[in-house]
Amino acid sequence: MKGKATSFDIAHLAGVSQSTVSRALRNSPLVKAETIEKVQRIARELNYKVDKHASSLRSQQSATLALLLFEDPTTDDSLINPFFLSMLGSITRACARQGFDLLVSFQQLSDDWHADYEDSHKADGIILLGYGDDVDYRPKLRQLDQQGTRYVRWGPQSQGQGLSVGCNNRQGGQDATEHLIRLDRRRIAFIGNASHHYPEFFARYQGYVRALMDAGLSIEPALQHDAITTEQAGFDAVNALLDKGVEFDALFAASDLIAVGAMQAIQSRGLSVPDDIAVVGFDDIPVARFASPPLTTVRQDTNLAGAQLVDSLVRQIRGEAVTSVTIPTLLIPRQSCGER
Amino acid sequence: MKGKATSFDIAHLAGVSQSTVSRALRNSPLVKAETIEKVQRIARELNYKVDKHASSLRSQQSATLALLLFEDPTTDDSLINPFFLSMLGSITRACARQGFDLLVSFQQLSDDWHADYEDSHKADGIILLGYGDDVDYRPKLRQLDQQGTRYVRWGPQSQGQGLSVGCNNRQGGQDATEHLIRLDRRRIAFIGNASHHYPEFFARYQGYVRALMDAGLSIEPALQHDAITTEQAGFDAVNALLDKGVEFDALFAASDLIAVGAMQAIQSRGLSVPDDIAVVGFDDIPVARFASPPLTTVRQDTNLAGAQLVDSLVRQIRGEAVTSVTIPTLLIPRQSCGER
DNA sequence: CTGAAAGCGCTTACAG
DNA sequence: CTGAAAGCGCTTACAG
Repeated sequence: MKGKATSFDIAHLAGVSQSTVSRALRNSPLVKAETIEKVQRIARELNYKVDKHASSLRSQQSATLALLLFEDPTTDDSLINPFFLSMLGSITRACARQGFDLLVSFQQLSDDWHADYEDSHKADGIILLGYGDDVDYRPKLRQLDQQGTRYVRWGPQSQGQGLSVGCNNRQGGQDATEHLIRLDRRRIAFIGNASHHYPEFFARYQGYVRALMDAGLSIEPALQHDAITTEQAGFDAVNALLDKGVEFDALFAASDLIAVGAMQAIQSRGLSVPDDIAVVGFDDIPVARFASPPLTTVRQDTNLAGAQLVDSLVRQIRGEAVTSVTIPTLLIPRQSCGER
Repeated sequence: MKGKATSFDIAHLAGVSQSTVSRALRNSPLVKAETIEKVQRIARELNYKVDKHASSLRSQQSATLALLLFEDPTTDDSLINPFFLSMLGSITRACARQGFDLLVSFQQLSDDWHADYEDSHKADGIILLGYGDDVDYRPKLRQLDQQGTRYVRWGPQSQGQGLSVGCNNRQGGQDATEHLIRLDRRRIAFIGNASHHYPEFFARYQGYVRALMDAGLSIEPALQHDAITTEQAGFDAVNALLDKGVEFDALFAASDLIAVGAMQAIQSRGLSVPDDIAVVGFDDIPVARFASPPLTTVRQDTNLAGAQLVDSLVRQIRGEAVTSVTIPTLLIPRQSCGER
């Protein structure tokens, strides 16, 4: 046998037609059980695999999803947000379970997206996952909508923005803040952008505000400081607050990456976490557990999230009715709040 | 225009044949410049994209690489080694530069690999990246060899094991250990497996031994403790050494993940890094810089590594002669050795 | 339950 | 420089 075997080779060896081979390989109920068995045995012996391009071309579906990971501003190449990478892991597993292959691409939010996966039939749909200014993000989504591209987006639900899967950021923020209040912290800083440019962070901020108000505490604008989701931004934000002489005994960081940088800044000034300043993060990235001290945080269930993203997209591709999904968060207490 | 446009639609609109459209879209020098321009303009207007399956089926190449990430033993889902994830980032970028798509799959080393990317023409070749017992790994490689699959592997060169790209583990281990010796540490532990089951770790261990011998220090078996590449393993290993009463003033961990866990264990016993025990890791994962204290480590250049993996594989696919590559490492001094 | 035939949308000799 | 034609390897009506 020279070159790869084709379904004709199998047909010849099995003494049936090529059509029957094609059916038998996909376990068609139309084919007699023993024929299926014979065909599949021969296919195995020949190490035959259905040609993906031929079958996709004919059936007009690729059984492939594309994952578009983006991040803005450009962080150091190696500093891709670990949260997204956890998601990547769960997404690949979910795809495998559903029999889809996964095409992965990193792009900048600021770039012209090369998202022609569907137009070129490379993928049946796209999963969007990343971090960046929502104002830059929306036009990209609009473009995908216009092209009729099927996609699902990780993020908060919002009207007119297609299908999304996201966690309950507001509730997570509220839980984190209530936890700090319960531990008798009263001057709680929020480190993270809190505007419509970053809807997820903004929702976490709103949860923070809600918790403070419920506890009868005042909202001090001086206690909020912008930060994108990098260690450096957390580090810089805390230093800026301390330099300004802002006093606080706790800090809720909009992401673990920010929290890790924030703890470094606190400790570099000779202050203690949690004695002087208690810290809560958001995400529960792998590092959180091994930070020093281990970081109390709000877990987003990446396994559930990845499975949900894939499931929603696959169902959309199949033409089923799908709606956006919000998944719950879970507070994980560790030592950075002085409790256990 | 209903459905996706085809090259025939463009041909019709441009008043040329479909063959000419096909050539013009790929900037064939056979086609007159103005024809190319006209065809490409119309294609743009129609948002036309070449159908991947049709072109791949016809030309018998998919312009896609597959990345098979594996890890053994199964760690917690979210704890995929950050080093590999950094590599993933650089590999996707390298693929994009070379005009290849990337199919990603996570699998267990212990599983039957579903690595039929090439047989089914999904990919032109495979990049193997992961961590696990080499004794389990080798049969998988042999199988790929038998099938004539084109692949490149991240790891140390070794005869009869196909194409590989890896870093100079031995030199890296030697550099790390010499750094500790230079800082007057004399009782240096090695945390990590040191056998042919883990060739990369073993090479780092050999560098460690070389440095000790060059400095006239003795090699004490009690100072080596096995650990796979997880924080937990590092944590456990250090506790085991301390429990046994082994005395050491420095520690070279075979990976950053091990080092981070080791530092946690040291600190949890009330000891100081670096005052009591200086620590060096290996990899320079993103966390290293934000560990407490920041971790001195041996950097593997993931950008270079990813580019090299892709380049080697693509050249192999093109039928060019390729040989295995070893890339250099770089010692990154931070505070975990008490220097800066 | 099976087979003969059409056709998915390209690329690429071949002929001019 | 361009066009007509074949064919990549499947899936799927259609006919029996």
